[in-house]
Amino acid sequence: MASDLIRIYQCFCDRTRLRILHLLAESPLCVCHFQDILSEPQVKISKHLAYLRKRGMAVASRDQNWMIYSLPRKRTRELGLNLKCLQDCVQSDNVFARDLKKLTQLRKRRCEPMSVFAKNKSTAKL
Amino acid sequence: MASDLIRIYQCFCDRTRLRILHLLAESPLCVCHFQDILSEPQVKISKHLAYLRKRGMAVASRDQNWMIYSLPRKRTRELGLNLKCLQDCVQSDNVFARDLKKLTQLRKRRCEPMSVFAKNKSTAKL
DNA sequence: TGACGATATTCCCAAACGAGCATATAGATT
DNA sequence: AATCTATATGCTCGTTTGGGAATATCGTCA
Repeated sequence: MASDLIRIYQCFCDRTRLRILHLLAESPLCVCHFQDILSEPQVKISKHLAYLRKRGMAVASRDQNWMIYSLPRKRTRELGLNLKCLQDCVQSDNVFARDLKKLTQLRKRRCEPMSVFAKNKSTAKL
Repeated sequence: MASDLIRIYQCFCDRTRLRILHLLAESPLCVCHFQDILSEPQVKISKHLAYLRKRGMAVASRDQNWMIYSLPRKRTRELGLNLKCLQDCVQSDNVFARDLKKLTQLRKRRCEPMSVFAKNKSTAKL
């Protein structure tokens, strides 16, 4: 349906959310990871995550004190296509490249919560 | 740049604009064509076209009393990819399919201004 | 020049958005 | 129970958005 598509683009049309989604396409992450990688205040991250959750673009689960966010397991065709397109578009962009690099560093530093990085947890294929 | 991408998604995130862009990917069109196909009031169409123009997602040229809108000749990589993605996403959707059908009918009826439909004018390949 | 047709713009309104501050919640730890 | 840590929510503010009514613009044609 058209409204699904609109909802996708609404989620995509803010810089912070786009960075969040780009990272989620790589791995589930918790709020503190986003704060760290994006260098944005907790409220901002948390609100945008709520926005995404509300529109079915992200799901949350708790691990002790942490909230782990990931992309929904089942994705509509449109969402899949657009996430793929986002990956393509983003290839040449500094901001997104830096985010990814930071994510890798987080992984290496084995920063808590590590559970998030457990092998192929959910976001394997796009 | 990231902001280009954001701008694209901002243009994509409204139903009316999405329908307009979808049609523009098929052919340059004038305001009255959009009014006819989308069955939306002139102000609404005109405003959304202004929105798109302002953000470089559409260009306008005059043909007598008519304003002909088309996608920009030179498109960034991101815009190209996203327009392509839109085409893919839209395949199964009734609204967009109906719009296309209406466009075809307009062409057949040779409704004015026909200049718009002159062979391969600008939007040949996506 | 004056009327007309196609489109754009101005003004107005209600709703949504994005941001930040302060505060609330909820699980973990002592 | 008190505290700590991670996250969410309410409130407020300025801005943007989407829509409609009325009016302005601009090229055409009589």
